[in-house]
Amino acid sequence: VEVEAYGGQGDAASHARFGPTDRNRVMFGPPGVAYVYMVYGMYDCLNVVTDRDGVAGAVLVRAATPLEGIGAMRASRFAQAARRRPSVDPRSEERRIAALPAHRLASGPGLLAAAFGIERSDTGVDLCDARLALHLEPPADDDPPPVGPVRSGPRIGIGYAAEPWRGRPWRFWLAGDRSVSRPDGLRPASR
DNA sequence: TGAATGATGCACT
DNA sequence: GTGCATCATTCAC
Repeated sequence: VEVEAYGGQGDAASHARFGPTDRNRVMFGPPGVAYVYMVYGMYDCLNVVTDRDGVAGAVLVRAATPLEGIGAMRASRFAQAARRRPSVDPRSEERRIAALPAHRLASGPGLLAAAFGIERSDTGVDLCDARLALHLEPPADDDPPPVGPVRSGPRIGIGYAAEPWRGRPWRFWLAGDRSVSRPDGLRPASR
């Protein structure tokens, strides 16, 4: 329900801006492949490589609305929290995650990766191969329809990039969906 | 309700 | 050594 587009060497906000490196190499490969990176030392973020082979480009998947597997998402969120925050009492973490409403389980890029159990080792996975555990699917017939129109605005957390890249409206979200990380486009969601 | 801050690993210069 | 495509907690009001 929320994504951001990142370009190649010309996009001053993109990991590909310095050219191919060990970290971003798959961004320059064929489309339909996962690119997962660690941000701020704590969270993994899922991207889908989108441009043709040889041209860097990817879409950051920032948020999702859980429709099924909600219990598995809570378990995965807890496992990730216990692993990454060993100083916090696991029992209190378990209570905190159990109390979260379903629409907050994947309401941000780090949270989404945690809810789906996605890690950096998933980089390079072919997301179009339905035989693999991690893959993309078309909507199911009984999925609820989108709740509102798609809106767009500047990408989040890229203040280091110069204009025009900083202000380019390459963030897209589903208006009215409660899982969007920043419904107003600026401040984090409060519910 | 909102601003400030700490946690934390690693890519990059 | 610097700074991050984040999140949860703390503190002020």
